[in-house]
Amino acid sequence: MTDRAKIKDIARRAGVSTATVSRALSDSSLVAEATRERIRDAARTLDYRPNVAARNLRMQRSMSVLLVVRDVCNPFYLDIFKGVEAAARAAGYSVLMGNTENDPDRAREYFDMLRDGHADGMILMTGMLPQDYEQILGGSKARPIVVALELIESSDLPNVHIDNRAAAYRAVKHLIDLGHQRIAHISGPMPEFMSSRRREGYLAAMADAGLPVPAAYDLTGDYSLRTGRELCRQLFSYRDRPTALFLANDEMAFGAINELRQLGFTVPDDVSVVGFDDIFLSEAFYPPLTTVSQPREEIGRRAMEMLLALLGGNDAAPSSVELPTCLKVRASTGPVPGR
Amino acid sequence: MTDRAKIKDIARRAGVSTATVSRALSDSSLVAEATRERIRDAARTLDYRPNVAARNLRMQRSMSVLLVVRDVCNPFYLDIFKGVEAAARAAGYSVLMGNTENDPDRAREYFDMLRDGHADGMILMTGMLPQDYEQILGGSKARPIVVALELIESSDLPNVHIDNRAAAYRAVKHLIDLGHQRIAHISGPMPEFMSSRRREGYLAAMADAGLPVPAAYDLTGDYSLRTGRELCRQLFSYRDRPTALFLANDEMAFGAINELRQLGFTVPDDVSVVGFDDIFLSEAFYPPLTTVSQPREEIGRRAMEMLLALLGGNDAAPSSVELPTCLKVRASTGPVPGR
DNA sequence: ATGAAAGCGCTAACAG
DNA sequence: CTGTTAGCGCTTTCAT
Repeated sequence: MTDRAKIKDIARRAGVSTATVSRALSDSSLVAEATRERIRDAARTLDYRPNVAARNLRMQRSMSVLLVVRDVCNPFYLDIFKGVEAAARAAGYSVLMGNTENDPDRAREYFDMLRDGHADGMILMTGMLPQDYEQILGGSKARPIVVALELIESSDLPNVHIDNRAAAYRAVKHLIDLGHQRIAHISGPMPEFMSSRRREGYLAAMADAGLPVPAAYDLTGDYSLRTGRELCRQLFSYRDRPTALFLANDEMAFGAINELRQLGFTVPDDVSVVGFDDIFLSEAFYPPLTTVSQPREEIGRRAMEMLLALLGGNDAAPSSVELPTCLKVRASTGPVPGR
Repeated sequence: MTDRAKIKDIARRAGVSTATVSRALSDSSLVAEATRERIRDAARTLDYRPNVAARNLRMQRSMSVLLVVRDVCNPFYLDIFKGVEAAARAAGYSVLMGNTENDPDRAREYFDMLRDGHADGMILMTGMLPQDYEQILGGSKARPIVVALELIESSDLPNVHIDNRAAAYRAVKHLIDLGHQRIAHISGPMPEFMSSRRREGYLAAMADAGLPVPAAYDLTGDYSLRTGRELCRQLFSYRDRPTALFLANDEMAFGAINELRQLGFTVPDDVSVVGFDDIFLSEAFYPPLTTVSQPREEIGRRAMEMLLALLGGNDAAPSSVELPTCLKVRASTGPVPGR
């Protein structure tokens, strides 16, 4: 860790030039088998490890990628981390964590890191481009950037995502099929892509079933436990209470269920609740949450694989991947009361 | 992102040498104000960003640190990530994610990355040293490594942790104070530091209260929901059922509560349950879980700060920090039934 | 199949 | 205050 043997040392020890060492160590075919063995031995006994800074400078690449999320504390990302990390590792890349906390300035820092050569590519899960990058990235292909989970409307960056609208539709349809007619929705933060799509799915399902959506049933939250609770309380202070709730994520669903319990309602006997994401503990929760499950680890893996393809100059790589979701029907939904 | 202005370009444009540019850009005091301005302008108009690979090579440091955990998918780490990331960012460092999946070989890879110069330091939350590093790191101070959460017995590496034993003692004491006498424990994987300490706390509290711990009450799990469920089921198949459970982490506690519900027991009326960690959702769970809360974000922050001190050659830095925990008494614990 | 030499882009003596 | 110069450790022409 301190004295680091360098390529020169090996060269001397093996009685060859540094060039040959470099070639031998990278399995170049133009090194005699005998020499190669000698060099390997020398490297082993000197416990040689190539200096990555030097290699990076010379090769003009860093072998790291940036994984940028809105909020590292969101448990939703865990499996995605895993998928990304696994795919990256398999290809010899390291993963740098980026956390924007929804701050565009912080997002810009990560784009700058890309320019600095700090990372070779980036997986973006923030749904936004910093102002000054919008034009730069807007129309161009082959930027080493993959967007995951979200979609950035102003760009045609390669992306991997799910059909939020269809999945939400399906979730609401499930409630409708159970006989529910008064179904309320609490969405994510509102001018955002993911929240909008999920809400669209809700509205479409309601419309297709000929069910009304009073303004009071169409609420805007922010994916937090807190708004799940508060908006649920608000919802149940009206005369025309809903019999079912569709929340744009599980965390809000947990908040809502908590609040309902506090208000004296039973889930699902009095009120059915559907979430979205199927995060850790959604199944262990009481009652086990009916929710939309998405292949998070695969989203991570695919995103990283697309990025690797981009970095490898593979143009044949698909520029947009849509992964399937699955409605997990569990115990938080049931038939409409009084039927 | 493609054409990258270099220091030479600025030098030419500002009519100075590259050395002066370098100095000006790093706010060296020995540059005339006028020159500095000229250089700054040039850098701005050329949209210059220093190449980190070159800088790293020259400076022999990478400005990144490695954060190595047992399992990225564990929600427990989330706030720690945040603390580490924030402290690192504040100091201009990036954080590389390392995931060992409890595999010593993978752990070794990360140690190698340190030698490679891939990272300048490392925060280790795996509780183990790869075989071949044990001697190397064993006795030495001032290695750029900080151990968090765990303690590595064979070394005196700087560390930040909590008093697992005392916290567990306190949790079990809480149950005893409620009148419970038949208290069982499900520990984490067993020859491990953290699990052992928590179990010791349990055993000590029981011993101090003169309560017996039949072998059947002293179970070994693995921190997973699944073992929480299974061992709980096993526990309640005995004649002498416990009236309270102390689980070594929240996840197992959730599993146990689930199982109890399935077996027809009510928490806390029939059985009280205490967890450990106070992870995301422990409060939103039903019933809200009584558990030991540890300052996770601070653990991350402190660990990073210690690492920065080490990297800065600050010998005055404390080599061991113990952070306080807090027993959160919530609704999963209550008086012993029939009292 | 191997070696000599150039150079990736930057910083830091050293010399003025 | 500023310029010249010498590398950091590696890979890769270009010769041989």
